[in-house]
Amino acid sequence: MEARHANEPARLDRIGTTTSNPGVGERQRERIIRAATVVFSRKGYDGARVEAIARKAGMPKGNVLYYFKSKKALYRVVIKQVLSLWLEALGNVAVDGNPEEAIRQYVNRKLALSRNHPEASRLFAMEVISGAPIINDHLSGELRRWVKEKGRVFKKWQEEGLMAKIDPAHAFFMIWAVTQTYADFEAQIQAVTGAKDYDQEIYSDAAGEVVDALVRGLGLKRDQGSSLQSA
Amino acid sequence: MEARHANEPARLDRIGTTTSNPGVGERQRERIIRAATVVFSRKGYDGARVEAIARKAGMPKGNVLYYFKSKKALYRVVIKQVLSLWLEALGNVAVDGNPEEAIRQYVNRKLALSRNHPEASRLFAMEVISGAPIINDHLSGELRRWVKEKGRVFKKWQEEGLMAKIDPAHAFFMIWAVTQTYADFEAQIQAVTGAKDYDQEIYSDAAGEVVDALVRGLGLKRDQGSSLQSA
DNA sequence: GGTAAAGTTGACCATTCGGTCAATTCAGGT
DNA sequence: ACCTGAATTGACCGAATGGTCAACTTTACC
Repeated sequence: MEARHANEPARLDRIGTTTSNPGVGERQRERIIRAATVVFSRKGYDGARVEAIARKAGMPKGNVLYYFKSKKALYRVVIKQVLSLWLEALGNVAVDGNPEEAIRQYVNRKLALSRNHPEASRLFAMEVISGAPIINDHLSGELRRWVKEKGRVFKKWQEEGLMAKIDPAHAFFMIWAVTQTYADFEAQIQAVTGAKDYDQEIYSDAAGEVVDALVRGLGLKRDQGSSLQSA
Repeated sequence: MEARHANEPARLDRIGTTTSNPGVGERQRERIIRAATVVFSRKGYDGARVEAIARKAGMPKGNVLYYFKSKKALYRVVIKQVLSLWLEALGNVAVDGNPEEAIRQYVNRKLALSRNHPEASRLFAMEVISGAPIINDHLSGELRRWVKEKGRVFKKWQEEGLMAKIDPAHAFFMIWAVTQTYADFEAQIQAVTGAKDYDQEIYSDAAGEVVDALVRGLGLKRDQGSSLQSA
């Protein structure tokens, strides 16, 4: 009855005890995190109830508090995971190669993220709308640096006439806004379109016309000059 | 001590008693609504505390419950007001005249709304992210009809080659996403840009470059044909 | 200035919440 | 079979929450 409440995800000690054991409580931990992501994303931090999370995870409340020493600690773990997902998919906006294809890929990746992890997107949105009390440091640190760096690429493209002259930061805001809207405002889009199968209908439309519109809006053109070496 | 808890805003009985009295408790009502909008927009319905609303409105909790019979009733009034603001500014996308100017105006109006009522925008976003439990009917009723109607205008423009072939509904989703992002994700944009004066710096950039990018993205062109009569 | 309704206030109540805990069960190692 | 620590569970606690209420003050009208 010790060594609990590590607050950090993986506990990779005791890797292979007898069988190919994925970690007894590790699975529980992940179930809790998954359930918590959903509940937090719908209710926000204050509105979420520990018992609601426990119920969704299929265990009594006490068990949740056994794996995470407090609601706040659980929230931090959950949101940190969501944030890393965000920054991960943010990943690489290919510096070389043609701008249009680079952005097209990036937008599609962001769109896929909204499609595959809508709760994560909504949780992130909730945090930011609430004033980003937890992740503010990440935003004004890591994310800000990332935008500055990738912004330089945009600037270069703009000087070469391959992209419309738009503040790079705002270009990202546009891309993020449009791609995330399909997760965050799902309820609205569902209501307005009356789509029977949201995932199918909506995202295929978005991946087609909307990506085109974004690319067009950012004035991206194929780099017809130095695109000689390809795979 | 009667006739209270009407739950509906204006009480225009007793119009002019002695002086040009704007209604004794009417002002209190509005102060509460204003305070509630802020608190709800940051915390969501479940996360908001009646006492927090009362404090922000500068009165004891009991007084808030005197004007609104319950937290839920207050929430309904607040969100109904926000919704009417939304639909109002949605107003008119001018059918005739040139498409570019029409959309440019609409986008600017939406942008101004985000600028002047960021809390309202955030509250709306919170509701939708939470699954729109209260306003779902409005979305799939009034709003859906509005989109359908205005969508026909887009279709016409598209047939005349004045607008890119994009599902009209998605065109609106794009516009809404981009314009509202400046209110909803203020914390993120503030953190990333490090703007000293958010209102000044950010919105003037948005009103310039971003509106252009949207118009470009939607492939809007001036109606050079039938633009003969102007003011 | 008297009065009756409107408005204000803090004390109070029942419920719910986050968190603790002791008791119990489960799993692996010997 | 036995032991030890991990995991599970429901009962429980203090604090906070939405809501009520009775007492009090203010306002408008005669």
